[in-house]
Amino acid sequence: MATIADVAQAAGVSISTVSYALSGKRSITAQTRERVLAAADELGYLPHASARMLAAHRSHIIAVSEPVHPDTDDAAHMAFAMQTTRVAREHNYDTLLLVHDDAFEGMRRSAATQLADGIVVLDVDVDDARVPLARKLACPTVFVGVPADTEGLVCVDLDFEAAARQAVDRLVDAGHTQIGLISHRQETLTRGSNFPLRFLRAFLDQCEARGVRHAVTHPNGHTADGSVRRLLEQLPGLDAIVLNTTADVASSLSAILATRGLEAPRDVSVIAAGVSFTTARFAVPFDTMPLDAHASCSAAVDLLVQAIDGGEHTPRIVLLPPTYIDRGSVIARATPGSP
Amino acid sequence: MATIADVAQAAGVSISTVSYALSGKRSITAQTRERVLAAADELGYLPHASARMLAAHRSHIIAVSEPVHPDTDDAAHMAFAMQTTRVAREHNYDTLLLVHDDAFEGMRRSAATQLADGIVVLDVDVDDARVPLARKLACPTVFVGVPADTEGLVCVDLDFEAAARQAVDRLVDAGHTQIGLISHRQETLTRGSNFPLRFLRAFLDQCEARGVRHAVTHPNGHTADGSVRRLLEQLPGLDAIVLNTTADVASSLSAILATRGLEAPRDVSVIAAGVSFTTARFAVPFDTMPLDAHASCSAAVDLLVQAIDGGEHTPRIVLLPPTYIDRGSVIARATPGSP
DNA sequence: GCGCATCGTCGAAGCGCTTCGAAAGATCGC
DNA sequence: GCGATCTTTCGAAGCGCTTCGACGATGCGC
Repeated sequence: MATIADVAQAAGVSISTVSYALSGKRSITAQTRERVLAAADELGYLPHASARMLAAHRSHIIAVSEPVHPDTDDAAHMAFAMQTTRVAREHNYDTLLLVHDDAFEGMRRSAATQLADGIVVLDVDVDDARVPLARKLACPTVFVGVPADTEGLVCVDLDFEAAARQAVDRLVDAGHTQIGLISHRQETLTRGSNFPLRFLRAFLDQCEARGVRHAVTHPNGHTADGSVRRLLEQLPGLDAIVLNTTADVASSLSAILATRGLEAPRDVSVIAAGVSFTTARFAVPFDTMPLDAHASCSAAVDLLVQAIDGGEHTPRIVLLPPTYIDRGSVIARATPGSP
Repeated sequence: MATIADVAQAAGVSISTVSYALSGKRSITAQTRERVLAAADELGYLPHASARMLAAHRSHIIAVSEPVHPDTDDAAHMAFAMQTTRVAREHNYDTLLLVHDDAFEGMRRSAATQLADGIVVLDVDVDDARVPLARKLACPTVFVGVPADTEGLVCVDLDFEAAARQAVDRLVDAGHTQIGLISHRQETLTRGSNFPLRFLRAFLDQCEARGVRHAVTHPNGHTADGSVRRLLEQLPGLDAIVLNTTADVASSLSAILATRGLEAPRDVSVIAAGVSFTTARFAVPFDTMPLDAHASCSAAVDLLVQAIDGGEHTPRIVLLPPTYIDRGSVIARATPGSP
């Protein structure tokens, strides 16, 4: 509990000299700085957080707004909150966690009391109540996810459209002719989670553009059971599946296919795209274009810190290009008509 | 950005009167209080967080130390961090999230700078580095989990020993004679996560005490495959399984049993005890004594807030009694010798 | 040798709030 | 009616830090 005054006394200099020696905001002779640093070290001095905040008009705290919806995938969201925290620390910021109802109210509170210097908004809905809130807060805010109306916002996200297009292209180029998409559960789309919709639309568009037969299904429960059945009804010659769904549905796919005598990738090629789990430990590890929490949060925090420190905070949408991880679950098919 | 001075001026009173009117720490005439409240409301006044912290010597922030081990179950840990945050809000505290390496270093930092009023330590190892750290920090700290050396600590946890005893009793009372325990993976125990070990010991003791045949196994991968095989080698007449393991292993159990012509509960009764996932959506929903994040975190935050506000912080271990949720996965067996 | 810029350090003013002591006003007993 | 006692409100002193302006000391050119 040493104060700056203790350090000043121990080093035989004034309080302001200690402050400048530690912050480096004015030049100090090497000799004096040494004395100050030694004294600070000796006393185990660390500046009192709130005193520093009050004087410097900066808290070095970032609020993380993370509502938890009933159909939320806890593990995925943990990853985002954690990565945000981790990256924030690299910029010397701490993170305040705002969950459930407080994800909204806490934004207002931490901005109005100036507890937070900036806000990272996670788990963004198409029509998110935090969008208008952020607009009037006068506190730098970055959205991880893209809502419907992005007017005046800074948003970061995986380029889901590109991922969908890339998945379709990859399969068509490998000679597949009937592609099924297992999307998220209907509730998730109804609630308005933004990316499943963006992915779905781009998938449909690209299938049209490439002139390939396709079908889309939404799982009912926590396995791919019904989804596979419905896809096969619509596409009896199904030879490829794109997964943009939850971990439990995806992990059940191989077993479900097996019950119908199908095997991936022998009979059906599979790509998981825009998903936040790893397929590495699945019975059949699927090719993946991951929704990488670290990449998204890292970009978000970078933008936010820049806005706080630099004042550079012009509205923009940053879409991160997908990365394709090849695990061998897509194989070439003979095109009908070729030998 | 209204300050207390603005409110004072608007209400035509002094700054200190506003402070007392809002905090209620001295009596104020109803009439003046009304005027002050009206003015505060009108101006949308919220006290500046760091100014309040500095003057009141209290941050109203609780640090949550959550290291993330490689074998950590993300969803489970998310639940603990979230529940801590949620309960803390009910006490009007915000939470600072400290993850990875910063779970340790951040404790020191947030205590030394007085950023946090108290600390909740999650994911506690038997031999946790944060134990000696907490001892010398002079900042109220509550552990959710019980390390080996609890000298001077306040700890909260599910009573795993009681859960293990209760599981064994329930099975023995229902006439089971050969009980297998599927524990956590060996790495988890080696790393020193504390509760699997406590559960395991109590299980063994209670089986001895009740004179029932038993065996223990640790899964290798993410299914119950090898575990079931090993249990059946040791106990060919296996008629009950206790699960104190991870979600993926537990959820695979029914399918694995099926490959051996076994069905729960017809052939094998099953109890999941001290687990943080729900078995409600399993193919066969198992009886459960849950490790309830809300219960643990709620108790922990209560103790912490009491320590911060009241000064009451005597070392103690609080073990929460397990709750038995009956889902019909334990059925009575005819005792050998009875008709 | 004198004025002028430069460098390193210091003092003091705040940041916005809480809280203590005291002043002013109201109430009461005798 | 006057001192004693409460009650309600105010003023001012911090909390520990950052930062601005200023001051003495040094170095430079002429």
